[in-house]
Amino acid sequence: MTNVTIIDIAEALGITPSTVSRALSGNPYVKESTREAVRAKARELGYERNVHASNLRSGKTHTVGIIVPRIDRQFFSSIISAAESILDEAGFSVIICQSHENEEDEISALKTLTESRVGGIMVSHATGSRSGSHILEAMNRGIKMVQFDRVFPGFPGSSVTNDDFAGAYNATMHLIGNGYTRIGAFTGPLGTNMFLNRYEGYKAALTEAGLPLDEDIVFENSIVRETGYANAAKAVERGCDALYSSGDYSALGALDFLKEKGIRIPQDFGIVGTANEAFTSLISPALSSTEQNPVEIGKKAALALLRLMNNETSGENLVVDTELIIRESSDRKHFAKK
Amino acid sequence: MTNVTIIDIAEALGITPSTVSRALSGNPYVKESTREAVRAKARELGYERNVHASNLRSGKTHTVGIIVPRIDRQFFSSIISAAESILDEAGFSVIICQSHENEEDEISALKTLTESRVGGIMVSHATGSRSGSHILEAMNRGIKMVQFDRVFPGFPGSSVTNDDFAGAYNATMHLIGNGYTRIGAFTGPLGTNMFLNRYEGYKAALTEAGLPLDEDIVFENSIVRETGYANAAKAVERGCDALYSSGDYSALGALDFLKEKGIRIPQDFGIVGTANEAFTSLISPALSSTEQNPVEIGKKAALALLRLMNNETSGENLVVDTELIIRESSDRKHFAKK
DNA sequence: CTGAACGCTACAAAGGTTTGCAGAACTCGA
DNA sequence: TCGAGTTCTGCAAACCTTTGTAGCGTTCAG
Repeated sequence: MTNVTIIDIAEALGITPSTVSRALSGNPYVKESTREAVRAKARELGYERNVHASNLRSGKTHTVGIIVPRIDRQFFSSIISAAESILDEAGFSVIICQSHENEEDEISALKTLTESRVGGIMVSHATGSRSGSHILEAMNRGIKMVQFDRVFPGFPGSSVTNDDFAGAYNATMHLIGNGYTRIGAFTGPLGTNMFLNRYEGYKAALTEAGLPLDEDIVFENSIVRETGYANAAKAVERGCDALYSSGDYSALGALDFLKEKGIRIPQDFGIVGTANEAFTSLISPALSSTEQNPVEIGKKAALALLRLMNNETSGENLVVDTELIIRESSDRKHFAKK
Repeated sequence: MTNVTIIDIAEALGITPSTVSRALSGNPYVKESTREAVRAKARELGYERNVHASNLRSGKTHTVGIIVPRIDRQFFSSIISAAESILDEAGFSVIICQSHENEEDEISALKTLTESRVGGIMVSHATGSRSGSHILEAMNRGIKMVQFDRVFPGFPGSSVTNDDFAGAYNATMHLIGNGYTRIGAFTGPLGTNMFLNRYEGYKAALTEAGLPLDEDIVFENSIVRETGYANAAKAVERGCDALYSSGDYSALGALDFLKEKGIRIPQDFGIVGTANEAFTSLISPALSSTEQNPVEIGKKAALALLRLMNNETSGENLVVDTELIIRESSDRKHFAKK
């Protein structure tokens, strides 16, 4: 381990540690020749700033934290990757914690980060975290926070979310525009804001197009492949000719069922998923989906956090647009001729 | 911000900070009643240990770093996720850095981490990092390091890798066992150890089965979908009836070509990929592949790092087994009847 | 030539915790 | 009751950097 300190540099140069500190930190009140000498000596001795001493004295830290349910989901890892690049650029290290979708781990992650005296935190809360009181409490203690994707509305600090309503609205409208008339919906738990907003978008599109809303063909908690398969069967039985799905995996399950039954896609049945998972473009028929732009979310959230830490804002609510990616599974106009 | 210190607790209780420190850190030389009183007061006052002061004084840190090329690749994010869980359990926070596959970023990541005085580092080096001299230099300065997946052989410290040779050997043998006789290979750049080992495994299987090695049907740098497509055309032209691919994306490209030409899979042509990407089980025909067990790698690497930091070892080289996942694309025995 | 202004550096304190050492309080056997 | 041994706590230094203040030497206007 290196143990070179600014004191060593100071002694070697016959000056004091304070001058060395100022020289290295870019303080303008230091002669250029001195600064150069200090830099040279620091390099020669292999000096490495002790961030802990620095943080202790200055009370500031060059670290921020990110809390996500799981790192190994493509959506979150893309967000983290984008955010990390920006934060790194701004001189911040990033500590990453997983809540594993449960509140207990989220609370302990929060504790870890506040103990580390991070300058700010980006958080997308666990589904197991119902009230978010621990997050609110941390905010009230003055910790700079940006919520992203999964957000407790009305909290202080900043937030970055998708326009889930518009995403679902556009997807549904796209199905309507392709001539489907009885469009069912797969949703996630409607207690979660995000899923509720998507459901509202779906309803709004139906209403606007003058189509009836039939609760019989709305399937809550259809977010995995298996439930998608099972509910697709019910949807077909109940006369649907299309499905809007709040997730890609349940849409995939629906495709499994439809292909098995020999129902032609998109001629006889249309389907649009949500999230634009990597596999959607690789399967056959390729699945239409709503791109969530995680990279954009990550960037915006990181920049929002930087603004928050610089006191350039006291809180802002940002929205990232979704983008409808039309593929074979719903593009009747193009693929019907096949 | 809370600013409660152990001094505040000490004053409130009429004892000294040293006792408070000992009480909180679990030092056995402190009366149980005192410890309880300290804990209660700490909770009451909302005390939070200042890790920077602690690290500064003790010279130890409860942080480790992980450097990967990119966080947003499923393989790496799975490794990180698994490692993070174990390290968190052991009381370590994890700082994550991306090298973006270039040496410069890797060096600066290394600097960030050593400046933060992390207790140890897990690293999978960038392709742009040819010699790894910066890594070696850090190791020689006494920093505990575990290399994983992409490893510079012969370095001190520990390493965790896949048995790439065996993975490729098994995959090729599986093709041979299914009656394919002219098996081509897609490889990555052979300057990278991992790809070289896979190529060696492929060759060993051919040799053992008494099949000739024909360099005409070995395609280096076939790792993306496009090159897979192009080289599959050449492979077919040169009489191949099967392909072993060092990656799934190039195998996917090959499937694109084969399907387009109406070549039946697996009856007329067999193919096995590598990495077992999520899409492999979702496409049609489902792609056989070699599972790399990233979760296992992450766990092993984390545990190896903990051992290294506890001086329970001075370095060990661990190997994680791969697992051949047989799917439609190569399972002629089962699917030929279709 | 004097005094003010300026550029630069030294001094010293502070930030919160840990830890070796010394010493106080207590226990217990003789 | 005394003394030896234990158990617990206090004292003070140390970890390394940052930063407010003071002071030095120089420059320059008047």
